[in-house]
Amino acid sequence: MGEQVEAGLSPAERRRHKVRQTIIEAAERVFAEEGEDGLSIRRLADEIDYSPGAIYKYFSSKQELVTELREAFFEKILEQMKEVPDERAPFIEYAQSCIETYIRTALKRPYHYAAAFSGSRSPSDDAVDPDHLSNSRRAFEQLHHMVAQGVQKGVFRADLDTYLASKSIWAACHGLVQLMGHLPNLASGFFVGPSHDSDHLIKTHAALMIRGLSE
Amino acid sequence: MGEQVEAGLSPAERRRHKVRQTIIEAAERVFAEEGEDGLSIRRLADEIDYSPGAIYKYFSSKQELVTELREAFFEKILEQMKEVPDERAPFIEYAQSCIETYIRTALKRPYHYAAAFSGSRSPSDDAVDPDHLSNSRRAFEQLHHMVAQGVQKGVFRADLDTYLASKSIWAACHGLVQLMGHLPNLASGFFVGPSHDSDHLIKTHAALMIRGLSE
DNA sequence: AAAAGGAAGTAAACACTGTTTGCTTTTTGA
DNA sequence: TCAAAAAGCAAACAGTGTTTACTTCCTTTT
Repeated sequence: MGEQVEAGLSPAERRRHKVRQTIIEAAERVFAEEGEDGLSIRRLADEIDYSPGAIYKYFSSKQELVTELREAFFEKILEQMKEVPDERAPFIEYAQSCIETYIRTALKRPYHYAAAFSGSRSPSDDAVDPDHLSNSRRAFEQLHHMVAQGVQKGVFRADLDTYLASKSIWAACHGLVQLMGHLPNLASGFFVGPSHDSDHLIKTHAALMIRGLSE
Repeated sequence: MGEQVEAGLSPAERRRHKVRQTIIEAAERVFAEEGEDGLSIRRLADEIDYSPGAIYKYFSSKQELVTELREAFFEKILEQMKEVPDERAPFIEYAQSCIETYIRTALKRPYHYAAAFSGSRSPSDDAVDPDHLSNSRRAFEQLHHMVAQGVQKGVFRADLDTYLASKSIWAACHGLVQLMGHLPNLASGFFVGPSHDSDHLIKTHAALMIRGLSE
């Protein structure tokens, strides 16, 4: 899914789209393993048997390419989060899996996730076109929806500023992903004290936040 | 404080130390404003009227230089956190200001803070010499101390795994710093929805976590 | 004091990076 | 078929961190 765009296009457009896709796929492969540092235009060009300059016929900059990878990934996070809604399950469980899903999915591609919050993000990135929110923002909205629902159901405190609280939750998730992400740096050995398995850490982290929001 | 090292050193050593300090100060100036990207060896050399190569007589790599800036900064965070302990005040207030101090101090130098959790951090950075914990780790220990105290005083839940909980708290602080840091990217416009002033956000964030830990 | 040794500093090069330019080839549409 | 446009390439530009070979200066030893 995702590519039913190919209908009614001229052969030229289809070819162009195909090459673009080839670039993205190669970039994805390298980026997922080695991040932005490992992904150089020359290496990418080499991998797809093109010249470095050719890539600039498809992407105006390396940044644009990375942005595309990142946004595609956040779309996946968003999808995963939307598959959660067990409306019949107790709300707490729903909230728990909502948060856990965000963290777990983000952790599957640490470099993609990191790209959303580092590097040069032009401030006007979303501002120019408020209707077309970036997927990373949509993911936040999804989180906010969960919080608002909790308040409405009387599970969370009624006096909560739902947006403010969502920012806290988001920040907390964000922090955990960053610290747990098995990037070369923070990696395994970063946390001090006895090591805990990821699963346990994620679960208690989510539970702690939910408890913080609850009545 | 900090530089009473200069006693009993040969003139040569004193001169060397002085140049090293000059480099660090210039680096600090640039790095605080423009981060790792803005800090280039050539620019740094230019600023102190040395040749680029000369810097490598004092630092084996740019990474080492940045690490030194970062560690110096975490020492400051640590100091700030140690000035907090109003043991007579209610524990909740102590905990609140402990967390707030960490976040506020970190936010004063977003680039320094970010340097601790990005870039190439060799895994063996601390592992080789467990006695000499890096300042960033000491800051974590300080946080853990606070949590353990809370449990001991019966304010926090008795069944808490204090290390596990500290990791959560740390991650949550970390995330907020990252998202609030006025780096060019995430900056002002990153958060969605109505904008909240930093102070409010920090306060509620800390309160939410404390509430999550409490009985 | 003079010679030997080592550290400090430099200019130039190396091996990279993202990006732009000018040119050639290929493909397209009239 | 032929002109225009798009695709691709080699080479260059401007920048990066880092290393090398060399000089210059200071320090230590004789």
